[in-house]
Amino acid sequence: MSSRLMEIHDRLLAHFGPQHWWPGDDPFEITVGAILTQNTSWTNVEKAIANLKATGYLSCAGLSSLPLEALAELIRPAGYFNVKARRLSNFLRMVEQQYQGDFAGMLLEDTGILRQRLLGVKGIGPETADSILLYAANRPVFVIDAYTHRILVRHNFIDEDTDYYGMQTLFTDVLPPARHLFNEFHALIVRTGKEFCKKAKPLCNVCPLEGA
DNA sequence: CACCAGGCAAGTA
DNA sequence: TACTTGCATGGT
Repeated sequence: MSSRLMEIHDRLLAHFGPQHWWPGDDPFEITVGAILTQNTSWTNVEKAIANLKATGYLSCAGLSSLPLEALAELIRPAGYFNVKARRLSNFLRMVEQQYQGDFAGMLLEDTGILRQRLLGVKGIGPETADSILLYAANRPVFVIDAYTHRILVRHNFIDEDTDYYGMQTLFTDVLPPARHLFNEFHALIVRTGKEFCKKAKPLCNVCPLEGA
C-alpha cells in the first residue's frame, strides 16, 4: 500500500511539518483567495483580501453589492484586477442563480455537480475549481498546480506535456481519497516548490526529495 | 534591470 | 486542433 508518491509525502511532511492549509479564515475567504491567486504570489493576494475585509463586504451578498469598478479597485494589489473582478462577479452570479445566493448551501452540493458548475464559471479552471472543492468544501479532490508539474517533471515522474488530468490521476490512482492527505500533500508540494524548485534555479541538491 | 508568481480565456492560423 | 497572447501588481 506504500507508493512512491506516498513516500514523497512522508518525506516532505517530516521535513516541513504540517502546513495548515488553506491560509484563510472561512470557506468564502478561501474561495475568493483561490480566484485571486491565479498566476499571482500569495503575498499580493493577502493585500487584496485585507482590502476586502476592511470594507466589511467579504461575503457573497457584500461583494455582489459592489459595482465592478469598486471591486476591481479593492483587489488591485492581486494583479489582473479587471479580469479577476469579472471572474469573482461571474462566480457570485453562479451562486445566485444555482443556489439563490446561499454560499453555505453551495458547499453541500454533490462533488461532481459542484465541480461542473464551478468549471462553468468563466474564470474558474481545473485548479481553481479543485482548490475550492478541497479547501473550501473539504472534498477529497487532488489539486494540481504549476509547482506540481515542475516537481514531477524534474524528478522524472512525467513528460513535460502531461496535462492536468494526467497528473491528477497519477496521485488519485495510488492514494486513498482522504481529504486530510490531499490537503497536506498539495500544501507540501507548494512549499517545496517555493523553496527548492523555482523556475530558473534547479538547486535540488538540497531538496528533501533528492534520491526519493 | 529582468524575471517570476499557488491560471485562464480569447485570439490566431 | 495546436499555439500564442493578454491580463498587472509587487517582491527578488
